[in-house]
This record gives sequence, C-alpha cells and structure tokens, in this order.
Amino acid sequence: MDYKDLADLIFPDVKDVSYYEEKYPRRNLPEGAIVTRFAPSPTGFVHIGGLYSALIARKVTTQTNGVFFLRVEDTDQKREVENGITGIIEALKKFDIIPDEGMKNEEESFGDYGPYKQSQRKEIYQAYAKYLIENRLAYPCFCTAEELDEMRKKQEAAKVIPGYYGVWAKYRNLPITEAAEKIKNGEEYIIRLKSPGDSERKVKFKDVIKGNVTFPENNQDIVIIKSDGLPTYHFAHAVDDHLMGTTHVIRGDEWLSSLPVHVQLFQVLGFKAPKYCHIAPILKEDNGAKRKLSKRKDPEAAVEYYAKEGIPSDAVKEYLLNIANSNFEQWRKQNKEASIDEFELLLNKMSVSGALFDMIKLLDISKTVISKYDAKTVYNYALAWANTYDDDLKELLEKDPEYTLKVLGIERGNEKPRKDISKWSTIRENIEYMYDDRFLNQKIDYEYQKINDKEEIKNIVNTYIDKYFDLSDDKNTWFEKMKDLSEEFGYAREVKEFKANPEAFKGHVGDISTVIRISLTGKANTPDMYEIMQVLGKDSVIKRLKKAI
RNA sequence: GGCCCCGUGGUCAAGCGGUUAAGACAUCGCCCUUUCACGGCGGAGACAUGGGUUCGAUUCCCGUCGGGGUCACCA
Repeated sequence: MDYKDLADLIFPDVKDVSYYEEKYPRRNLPEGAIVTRFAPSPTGFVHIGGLYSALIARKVTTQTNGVFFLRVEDTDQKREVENGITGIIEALKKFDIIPDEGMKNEEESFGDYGPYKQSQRKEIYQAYAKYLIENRLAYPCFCTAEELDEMRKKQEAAKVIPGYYGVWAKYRNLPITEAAEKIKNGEEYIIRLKSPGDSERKVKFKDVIKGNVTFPENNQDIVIIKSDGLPTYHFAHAVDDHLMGTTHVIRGDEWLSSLPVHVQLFQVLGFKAPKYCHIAPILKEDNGAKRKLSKRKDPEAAVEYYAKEGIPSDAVKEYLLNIANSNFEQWRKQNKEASIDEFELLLNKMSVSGALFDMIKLLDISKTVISKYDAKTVYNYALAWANTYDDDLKELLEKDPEYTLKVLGIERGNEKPRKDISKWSTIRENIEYMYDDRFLNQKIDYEYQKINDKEEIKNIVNTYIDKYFDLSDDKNTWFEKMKDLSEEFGYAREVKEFKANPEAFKGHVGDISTVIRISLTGKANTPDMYEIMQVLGKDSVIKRLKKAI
C-alpha cells in the first residue's frame, strides 16, 4: 500500500487534476487586465461592506478590461438561506453592479469557468485534495470534536499556541495502513494539509492596499476537506481562484491574517498566487469604541436600508467611492456632470485603516446628487420609492402627474438648483403643501414670525390681494410690488436700507414677504415664492391667502 | 494572551525629512434683490506620547499608550 492507494481509497471516483487544468485554460486578456470576483455566502443579506468591495471590484475590472465574476461560497450548509443567491444578485443589480460571469439564479450560472457555486464544485476540490494526499502533502485526520477540544484545553493550560500542528498533530504521521484500516472501518475523518511551514520563520507579503506585511509562516495543519466532503474556505479559495484565473483577490481585511495559510496553499498546490487587496472595513462609533457595522445592531449595515430610506443608489455609490479614494471628491468638483464610471479608482490609494460611517456626509452627497436630476427623474424615483414604501405619497404623485412635475420643477435645472431633498422618504414635506385638495382642507398651524399681530397680518394680506397681486407680472415687477407693499406698511424696501437705519422702519421687505409666504403655504421655508405662485395659479393663491386670514 | 495592522482637526482625509500642515462634511460669523436652502467669503479646530537618528522630524527607528483584526470541520 502506498499513498496513491490511500488517496484512491478516500476519493475513488474523482478525476485527475490534469483534467481540470485543461478544462479551464488561462484567460486570454490584455496586459494589466484585472480578474476578480465578489464571493459572498448566500445568507441573503448584503452588507454595505460587501457592496463596497463589489463596487470596487466591478470598477477596477471595467477600468482594465478585465473580468468580474460572482462566485457563491456555500460550503457551510448550516448557514444557508433560501433564495440567498437571488437576493444578492438583485441587490447588486440595484447598484448597477452586473457580473461578467457567475451565478444568475439559485442554481445556474454563465461563463466558461463554472460552476460558480462551490457546492457544485465538490469533485473539483476533491481532485486537488487527492492530488495532495498522493504527494504526501495532505492526510486524513480522525480526531473527534471532543478530542480537539481536549487538546485545546491542554494547550491553553500549557500556554502554548493552540491548534493542530507539530507534536499536537496526532494523525500527521499515522502509517498509511492504519489510516486505511480506520477508513475501512467507517471511522469519520477530515483531510488536513500537511503544512511544510515553520512558525519560527517569517514571511513577507506585499498587499496591494496594506503594503508590506510580515507574518510567521503557517505551521498549522489546517482542514482542507470537511467531514461532509466540502472544502473549507481556504482550500476552496486556492483551488477556485487558481482555476478561474483570478488576478486580484479583493476582500475584507479580516482575511489578512490568513494570508500565510493561503499563500502556502497556493505554493503546495503549485499555483501562482494572485495579488491580494485587503480593504479596511466600514466602522461605526459605539460608546467611544469603533466596531464594524453590525448586521444585528445597525440598520444601515444592510443594503436594503438605503432603498427603504429612499437614498438613491447613485448617492450611496458616490459615498462609497469617496471612502475608497479620497481624491474622488476633488474629481467630482472638477467633473460635476460626469458619470462615476469616468473616475479612475486606484486600489493602492485606498485607505489602510477603517473609516467611520458618516450618514451626514452621505446625505450631503445625496442631496447634491438629487439636485442634478431633472423634474422627470425626480418624479420617477420618488414614485418608484412610494410604490413600495408609501401608498399615500404614491397617490399624491399620481393624481396629477403634470402638476406634480411642475411642483418638482421649481428651482430645478438652473445654475444653483435647490438642495433640500436628500432622500425620497422626506420628499412629502417638500411638496405636499402645493396640493390644494390637501392644503385647503387641512387645519394649518400658521406660525408667523416677526410680524404676528393678527390685524396687521390681515391688513397686509388683504392689501396684497387687492392692490398688488397679479400673476401676469414678471418676476421683477412682482418683486417691486412686494417692496411697494412693504413701504406702505412702514417696512424698508431693501434689507440694506433697514440695516443702515433700523430705527426708521418697523422691519424690512423680508418680514412682509414672510407673512405672505406663510399665509400662502403654511411654511416659513419654501422655494422661490414667485415660482410657487406661478405653479399654484391665481385661484389657488387667492383661496389660500383668504383661508389664512 | 500570542500574532498582525493602524494612530494628522468632531468625521473622512492630503502631505511622507525643511509646508503659513491642503480639501470635504459638520460647526460658527459675515455677504448675496424676499424666508429656508444654494452659493461666496472668513473664523475656530489636528500631526497620540516618550526617546532616539538628523543641521532639521507629522514624515525614519525603538518603546509606551490607544484603536482594530485574527487565533473553528464559519466564511
């Protein structure tokens, strides 16, 4: 009996690795093309951090005419969730992140390097595991969970590094005949790597983002095939990314410390290792401490949250890009109208340490993103949002689309568009007062400001209606009349005039126009009042002013 | 605890041996044909700390402190 026999006994039905090496030839791509992937577990939940790395991966691959594929890592059957894959695909799609290859639904994939679902690649991993066993680079281990537990306790008591290595590696040197015996007796086992590493030696790696990092060599005989026959993450990573021609592994930096294991795996398997890009996580402040955005505690960790809040995906992407490369901001300043596709993202310019998530900044970006949309676009997005999250708003928007478009068009499309909408979930308060059937039938709480004497207000409004209000005026004339009105009541025509000589006036034109504004809309802050009146129309303006007094 | 990474204003961050130490968000003040926004101008606000190396350290080295990651038949 030799190692080949043992390997045959363990994996009798798998193909030789040469089959796979031929089946998946090297990719024929231009110089510098990046091939990378997004490789989530199908838990259905897409974390903002996942979206972040997917966005970066998508961006650097299109920039270099490379390939971006979606591989599903479902080797842990306990954690699987129904329709998890579809959920991921849909989530990415909402952000315009479309893979070039990979899964397209729960079971099927497209592309020449598939399957792209790890559970469907079982025999591939086993072929490579078999190869390692044949070459004495891996072996079966018969330890039970209890045994391992006991070992760990002993190691802790002895204050040595825990794990399966060196003298602790019970089955590392088990004679093959004994191993074969145990297998024939039906004992459960797993396959471990026979690590050639020595933890006394140091290895240096160059991470594209982190730069040089030094680790002790891996000397742990890590598990490569679990008792259910599926590979561990580490082994699947090495086999898949080799076969799929991945040039860059872009992933969260929680993986940084397994670099020695991964690089060793590539070396043992005779593969060329990819470049690694470990990206820093997005953090959150919690009682003075920083921690990763948590699925359980932080709603904003879920990509779903942004849709629910009505924050445009464009805005989320801009925010993420802003975290990724801080020069994005400067680029955006110089290229106000450009698509983010034109921005060149550089992996090596990414930050080494994690950034605190800043909702205020996101919303700031969001309001400028929205300010650039035309009325029609705003209408469509707002309606799409209302469709799933707000029936009443949907009704409001759909009742008279033409009128709504006019409302949304106020102070939009000009040099300095309004920036008061940062998310669709708050758009209601920006437009609702413009609808007569709601405004006129509602009890309004008019909160007048500087001028709040009821008689005075009544006089001002009446005088305005009788003497100055004329919708056919152009804006200048309209405003001149507002000044005339002010003067008539003892208020300065110009703010400057008032400031120069405050004793001479009761106030200024701003105070008067505020009275009209509040009477007209019930609100102290609205967009340009002239435009509002134009949209409202004569009847409405008069009805509203009369209602106020 | 071992190992690894990181430490510039409240936040995100440029700078990487000699700078008045950029910029953005937030904040405060002023200005801008009516409010609020927008926009413009300006203010306040930072190189964790102690030692080296150097003519000179935010930048290089070491220690300390602080933060994060990781130590599974989970990814």
